[in-house]
Amino acid sequence: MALGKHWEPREHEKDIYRRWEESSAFVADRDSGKPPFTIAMPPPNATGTLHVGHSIMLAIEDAMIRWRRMAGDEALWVPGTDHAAIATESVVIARLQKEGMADPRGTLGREELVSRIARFVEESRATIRSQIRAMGSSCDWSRERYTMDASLHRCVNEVFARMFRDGLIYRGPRIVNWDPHLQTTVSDDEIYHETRRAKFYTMRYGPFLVGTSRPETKLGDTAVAVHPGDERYREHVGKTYEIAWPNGPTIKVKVVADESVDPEFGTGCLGVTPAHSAIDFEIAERHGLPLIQIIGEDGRMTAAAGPHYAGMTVLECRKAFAAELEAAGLLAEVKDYDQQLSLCYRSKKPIEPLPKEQWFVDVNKAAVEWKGARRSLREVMRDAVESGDITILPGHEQRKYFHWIDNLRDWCISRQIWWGHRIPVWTRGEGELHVGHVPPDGDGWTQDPDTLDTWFSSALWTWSTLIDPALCEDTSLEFPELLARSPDFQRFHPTAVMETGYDILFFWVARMVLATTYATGRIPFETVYLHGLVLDRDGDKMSKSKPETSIDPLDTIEEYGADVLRLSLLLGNAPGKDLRLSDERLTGCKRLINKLWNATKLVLMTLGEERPGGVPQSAEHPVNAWMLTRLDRLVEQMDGRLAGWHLGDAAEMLRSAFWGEFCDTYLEAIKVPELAESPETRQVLHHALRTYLALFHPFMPFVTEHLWQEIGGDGLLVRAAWPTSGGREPSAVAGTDAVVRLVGSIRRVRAEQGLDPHAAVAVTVRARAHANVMEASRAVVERLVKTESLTFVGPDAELPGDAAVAVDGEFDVAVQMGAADRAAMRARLEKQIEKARGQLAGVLKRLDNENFVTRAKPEAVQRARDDAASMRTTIAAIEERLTAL
RNA sequence: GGGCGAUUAGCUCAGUGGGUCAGAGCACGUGCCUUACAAGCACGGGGUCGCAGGUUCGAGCCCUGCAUCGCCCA
Repeated sequence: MALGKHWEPREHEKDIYRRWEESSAFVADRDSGKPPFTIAMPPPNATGTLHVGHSIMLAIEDAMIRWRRMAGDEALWVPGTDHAAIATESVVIARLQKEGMADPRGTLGREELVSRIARFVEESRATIRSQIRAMGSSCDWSRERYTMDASLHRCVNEVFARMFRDGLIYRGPRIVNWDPHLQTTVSDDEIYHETRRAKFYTMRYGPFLVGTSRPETKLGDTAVAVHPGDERYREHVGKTYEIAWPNGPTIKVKVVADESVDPEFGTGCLGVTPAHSAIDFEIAERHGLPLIQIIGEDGRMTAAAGPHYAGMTVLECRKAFAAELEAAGLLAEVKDYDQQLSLCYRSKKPIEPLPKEQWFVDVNKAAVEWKGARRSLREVMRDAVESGDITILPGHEQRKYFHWIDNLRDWCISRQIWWGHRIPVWTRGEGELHVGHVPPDGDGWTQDPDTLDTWFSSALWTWSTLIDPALCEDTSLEFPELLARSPDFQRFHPTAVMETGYDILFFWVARMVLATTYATGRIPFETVYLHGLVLDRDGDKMSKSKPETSIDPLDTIEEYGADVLRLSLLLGNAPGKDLRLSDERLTGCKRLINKLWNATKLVLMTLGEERPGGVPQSAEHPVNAWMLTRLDRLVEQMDGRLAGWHLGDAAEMLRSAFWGEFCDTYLEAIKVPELAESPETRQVLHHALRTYLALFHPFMPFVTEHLWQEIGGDGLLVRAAWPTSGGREPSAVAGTDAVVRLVGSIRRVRAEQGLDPHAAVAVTVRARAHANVMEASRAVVERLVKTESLTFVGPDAELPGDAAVAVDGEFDVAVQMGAADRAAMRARLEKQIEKARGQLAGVLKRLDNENFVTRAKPEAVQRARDDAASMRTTIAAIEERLTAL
């Protein structure tokens, strides 16, 4: 079957993927003796479709998995999807509202809404599956999981119950980030800040002047705080004042001294509103102050704000109250300032801090057995990385991780939404409480209405996916037995690499460390590989508001094929590096695939029907020996780069070697008929191409698999063995390196002399080394450079007089022509000698330095001496030429 | 305010343990439709490595300060 003009991804990708799946190429064998290599795929949110951020994740992980699979590991890549509680629920609610249902929660009720969301999720999951396939991802579909699967639900409940038993989960009032719009709490990580122009009010407040941007909250103040060292207010500390707000309640405020107050800010006194500010809540806790809730969950003022204000929205109340203050002469000053407003990530609406009963994970209680001691979750999280059990790439993310841990607070895990794992706590009457993975026996129990933070279930992902679902159905089994008796968990956990974006290091990666060390006593993964953001060509985040620079992976696959998309995300990329993706970049990758395609075409034309196969152990012809040696070196270098997860470097190295060494040099050289026809060449050629296809496979699986079939590879490339180096010494082919340089020298002279490109020239080579190899490669040189004659002369021979000459450390070459352009030649030689002299001077300066010779490493000194010697040779040769001119 | 980065060719970026480290791709210039590929080939121009000090025999590389830009957290 002849290859067409171009690679047509659309015609082949789906078929190839089907063949892989049908051959079970991605299914990990639990019973093989191979070392395990596991990646838990970060589960995409079941909210719709994949974006380019998922593509980079899939491209990197698939490259890792394919490499390790070929290299002989039992590679397991577990795919799945996340129920993404808040994200999914808000998407579905927004859809329903768009269809005209004003209040979906109220209209449908919990059960119906949840079932509608579940249906939506099923559709999303189907879409996502097909998109993951379209990327060529070699994940094990037989082990696909979903964060709401029964077995994963069991794990969630087990971990909750065990943490509760260990006193690591508690319930308590806290100021939570309440989103009145979504009617739920959101975590600290799910809010962002925006600077907005707002008013800053300074009001008369008993004997004080107090500044605030939210005067309405002063209706619920219970204290005034000042800095302990602030002389101005010393006499007031400890006293209690009654303040009657115009048209509002009379509040009692105690004056407290607290270190957290900045005496320089405003008037130095802070009105403390414990119910509506996290900072004030902490002050109140320290001083035992009461708490008055004046803002409700609906974002309106409560009865506690007094009948005049009750029912107003916060903003209405602010306006009304400010007006009352002004009228009463209590408003001292109003000025503009930049307010830091907290907004919800999802709804983009302002957050209202409110006090609520919430479930928390205590990160400071020493209740975890870890390395023979009782530690807190925080300490274990720190140790897992500090001890080197887990490595985070890039390294600087590790420092961010420690900093985050140092500032870690208890983790609020309850959410007031319906979609998600419901909190496994049941109550009955007064004081009866049941916490467990199954509901309690008997009637009259009520389950906690809240659901768990999505990250709580995601935190278990590396192992909850490996727990045997059948075992989980047996509710009598204890949790440790589930772990001990789940074969996949025993075989494939801890996972090798957690590959995800650096933007979720804290949200997710850190919480996996927390939950997994607690639940299994083991780390979840050995290496964390954090990729960067995919940006548009201008270096901005891709967004729907900039469609002209945004890249949709599905469109890209349609237009260029999955291999091009993958390459563009991998080539030259490194952990933590943001990557600019553009059409230019995609085009560059397309060219590489085209090059591979055409090189294969040429190999097939050369081989005809023949498929020599086998791995050549040695080669007689210098060019073939050179090719084999270059392949060895490439494989060694790539293995080194891949071992450190420098995928981008490895791909770059491969591209450069394939294009430069194989295509531009070897394939051109063996166009010499006697070489092309030799059995040795044909075997080396076939072997080399198969090696490149195998090396390229993890980065561009589709086209390589297709070509592998065309050139008679054994079986499917996806399951082929990773190439190994024959360990040939580079020095053995130094002669061929000189031949390659000889070709370059002649070409440079031709270009510089402005010779007719079609003219054949007479070339004389005076070799100082490798004369035999050069002569043996005569036909190759003649093929690569149009020559009329090619003459080799001894090292002491004279070069023809009227010729343009180029000088190399190991040879001189004279290109004869009618009338040489001596000026051009002199210019080139002078430039060359100037550079060589400069370098020699540098080396000599070092060698003349007593300190260098005595203190530097002996290898460095020896290398400098060798360099000096070879530079001298070159310089002498150039000088000779310049004199002859 | 705290933390983490970045600054190398016109652009996007590599530069591993200080000693041929000043590189690649794209772009640019010149010349080639050489029977795999013009989505190509050959050759070439181009950088005081942000600034200032310091350590060292020797510094894009290590240290300090400064400048500019970015991200995260409060």
